[in-house]
Amino acid sequence: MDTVNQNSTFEEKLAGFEACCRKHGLKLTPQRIAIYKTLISTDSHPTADEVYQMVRTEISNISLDTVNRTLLTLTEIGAAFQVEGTGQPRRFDGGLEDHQHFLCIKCGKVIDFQHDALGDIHIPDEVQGQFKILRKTVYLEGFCSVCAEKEL
Amino acid sequence: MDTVNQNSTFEEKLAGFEACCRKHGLKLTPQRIAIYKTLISTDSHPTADEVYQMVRTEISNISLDTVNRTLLTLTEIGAAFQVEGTGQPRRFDGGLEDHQHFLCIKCGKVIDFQHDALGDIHIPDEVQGQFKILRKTVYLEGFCSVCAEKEL
DNA sequence: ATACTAAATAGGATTTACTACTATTTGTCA
DNA sequence: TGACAAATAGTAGTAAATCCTATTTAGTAT
Repeated sequence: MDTVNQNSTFEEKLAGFEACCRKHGLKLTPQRIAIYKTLISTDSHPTADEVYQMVRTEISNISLDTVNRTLLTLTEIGAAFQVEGTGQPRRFDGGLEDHQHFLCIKCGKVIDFQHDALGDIHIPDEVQGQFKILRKTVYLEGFCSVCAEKEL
Repeated sequence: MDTVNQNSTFEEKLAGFEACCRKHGLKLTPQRIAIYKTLISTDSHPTADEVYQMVRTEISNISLDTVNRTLLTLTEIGAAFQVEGTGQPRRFDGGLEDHQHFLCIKCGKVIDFQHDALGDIHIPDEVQGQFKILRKTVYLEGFCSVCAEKEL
């Protein structure tokens, strides 16, 4: 996993983010920085619109499209990620044989894979007690073989 | 895990589905059955619109809204589920400390939880080779404490 | 069989999330 | 400091999901 930085202060994160942008040849615009700051300042899981509302207090005329675009860029460079279970048209599954899902973040394709060992994951008691769990799975995200080639 | 039925024939699944509907006091409408049949007849992960197109060959004047509604009812009774990584507005996460997500399928709230043991999940080589994995996590779905009470 | 009632549906309108487009602005680097 | 590619604002457009209402229908009682 290659998230920008964990267990670091706000300033360290910011510095890490700026380095990450430069590494990917991305410009350090005030909008980009404001959006990143907003995102790491909350422990909720905001939608693009929610981020938009928050950032507007700082940059009043920022556009929603910029927020959307920027959030996607952040996920692409690993400075943020999308919460699984959200995004794009809903896809359904007949829930047949036990399997896990891999989502290609480029083309959106969902690929099943199966591995018995993943089937029985132990969920800690404090979590068990807190929620009524209907489904547990291991979930992978990345590039499928087709999209991985295009990335090079 | 309480999916309707795994490792069973088409007819068994259908019978199980009908029983499941009755159990939940749901009527067995032709639309509902057709949608369920369609869903378990494919190993892709269709969107509501894709299911709609397929079911239309059987019930030509079915409405998209019905398909949507029905697919959601199916997930509520455990006869199907939504593929994680899809659905509703995208939510973002600053990706700070390592954590897992629990999604309440009722209110849509995403709750973080943390358990070290879940951190390092072994992904089999045949999967590793097939994709470029950027993120792996254990993902839970169900009812949060608030919604679980309302369900009773 | 027949009639009744709550549940479900069709069809269309509306809302919401996201993306596309274009003119303008702004970081970055020579 | 000037040039240029990248990024942005603003707005228009598209796609997905939901809402609304009149009508139909499955399940049950008679």
